[in-house]
Amino acid sequence: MSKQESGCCEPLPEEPLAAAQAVELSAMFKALGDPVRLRLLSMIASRTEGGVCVCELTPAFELSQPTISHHLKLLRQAGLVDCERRGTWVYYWVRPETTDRMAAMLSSVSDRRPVTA
Amino acid sequence: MSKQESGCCEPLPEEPLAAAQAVELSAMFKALGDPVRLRLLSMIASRTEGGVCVCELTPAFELSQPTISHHLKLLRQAGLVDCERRGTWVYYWVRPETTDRMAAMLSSVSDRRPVTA
DNA sequence: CGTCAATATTGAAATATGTCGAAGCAAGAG
DNA sequence: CTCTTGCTTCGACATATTTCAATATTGACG
Repeated sequence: MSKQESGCCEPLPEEPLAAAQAVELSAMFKALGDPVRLRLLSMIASRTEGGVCVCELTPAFELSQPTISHHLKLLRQAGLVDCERRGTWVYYWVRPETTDRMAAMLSSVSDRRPVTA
Repeated sequence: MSKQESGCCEPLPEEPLAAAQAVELSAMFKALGDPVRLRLLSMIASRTEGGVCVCELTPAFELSQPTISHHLKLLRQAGLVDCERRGTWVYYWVRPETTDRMAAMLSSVSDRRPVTA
């Protein structure tokens, strides 16, 4: 009958994630919340130099080309990729700062395992 | 003018992420694609033992109780948390297997290495 | 049993998302 | 300048998501 038996509603040990930060971070997670975009990111990440051309990405899906373009735009708006035009083609590459930030958030959740502190 | 200058549409170095895996993983990312759910996960993760009571989570938001309950259900369906009833209250805790898997996927993108998740 | 307190589920409304076809734009070739 | 090619933007539509009020469920306590 020490501290915890009185019931619930004790204060949480630390302030976890500010609302403003949650909005920012959740936008990144939302961008990967679609199988097409997750595969696009993976494909873009698989080339280490020079970026990946849109014309390599589109035929991997049974979707119209405007749809792929739309998904690429969402990935770009979320800060996950960037792109550049080279002649006729447009090349995309990953921005690791963003994926790193997401991974850091997930690690901070995973690290608090039971009976570890 | 060596190998890469000929244009685009060369095959990607390796098959990055299978479509079926992308569906599975993207469901987890989608679950965190909402600021309320991201904060819920963070709050649940902040207690290392015994889980966090719903009655501690609900008043942190300016949302109705059914809405919080709905978000918790989505987190559970995505495999990110699990819960248990203890008397009148329901306690939630994080399932690190899931967050670990998401972090692994992100690391493979940051590192620009093949995906093994 | 009946009542109360804590969560969950249901049903409905407003809004957001995924998708396509059509049209627009930029750059290279004729 | 005109035509073609690669990609993006626009407009529209079907579906999914977020949210709440109302209702149901579960367990504790007389």
